[in-house]
Amino acid sequence: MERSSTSSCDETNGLKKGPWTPEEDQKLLDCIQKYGHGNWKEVSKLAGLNRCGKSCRLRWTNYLRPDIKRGTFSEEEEQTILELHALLGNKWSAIASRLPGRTDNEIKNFWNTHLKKKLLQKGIDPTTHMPRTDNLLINSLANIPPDQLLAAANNICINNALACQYSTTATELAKMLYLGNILQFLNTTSTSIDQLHHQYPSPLILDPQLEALLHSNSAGISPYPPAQTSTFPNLNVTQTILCPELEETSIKSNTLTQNINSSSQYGASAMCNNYSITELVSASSPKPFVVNTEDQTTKSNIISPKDQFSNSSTSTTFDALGDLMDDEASKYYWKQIIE
DNA sequence: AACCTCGGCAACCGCACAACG
DNA sequence: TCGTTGTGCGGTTGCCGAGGT
Repeated sequence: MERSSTSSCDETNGLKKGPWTPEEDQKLLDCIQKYGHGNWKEVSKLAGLNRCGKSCRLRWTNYLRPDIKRGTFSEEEEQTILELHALLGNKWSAIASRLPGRTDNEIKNFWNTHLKKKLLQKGIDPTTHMPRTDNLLINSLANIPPDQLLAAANNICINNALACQYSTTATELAKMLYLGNILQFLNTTSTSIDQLHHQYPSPLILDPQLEALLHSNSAGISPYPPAQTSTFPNLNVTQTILCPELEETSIKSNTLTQNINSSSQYGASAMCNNYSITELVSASSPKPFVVNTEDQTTKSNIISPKDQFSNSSTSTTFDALGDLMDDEASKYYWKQIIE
């Protein structure tokens, strides 16, 4: 391990660096058992080790300490790390203090080699613990055929937005933000719903909530015209997108809103205030969605997204998308903020 | 068998801060 | 008050083994 160093702990002082041998470990252990470890420079001297005190301290705290728990991290530990990281960030020592037997170095390594990747794979930003809205994510959406993307949005809408009316959780909000990503992307593609209906033999039946979402921009800001014919005349578009509890949540916690706003290109506060997603759709996007409402007479007509996906050659894409919606870290992050 | 690539992890680096003379 | 020393901490490096070619 060749490194230029200006610290007092280097080979120019004739001190050894690099991996520790079992003999050195034993010397250090014996010395600490005999004298304790108040002064590491002294420990190194007393142990007869040609190492700097700092090196001895690191070896002890990261490896030789008797209470160190080695081996793979349990599910509980992993969850704890995720939770604490969402709250504390890269405060490894603070996180380690909550995990008996684990060192900050070990946790840091585990984070960098496993958890970080895991979050990224699930579309979660490991820094913010928020659903990602970066280019990579948008690019990944670009690989999904528009009709299936719409079906995915439909899926989220059916499973979450409706439930959201009765019981709002932060996870659902996160999902809605992701739905926003999908809708944003759909809106920026050149394919209209009508075109999709012609292009694909199996008609895509939209959840009324999603339909409302797609037309919610008629409220003012958006250039999109209102739906020509609505099967749900009593559906007040601006009141059905997100639930009142969501607004209440945002009022209760400024932090929540701030976090959302700071980490997402879509203003969640706007969503909460108006129960609409006007900010989700690019104002420069000229292509309106035209929804075929003929088959939407009853809720029972809605094709289960899973059924839709099961006929798809790219169903795994949507399996992954579904997984993405269920990220535990994301759940916890929001839960923590709200609490 | 030899070589290459990659991921995991131990150890080091460098900065910040506190204690002390 | 200032300089020195020790310690804590987060970031980074590079060794090493496993797996692939």
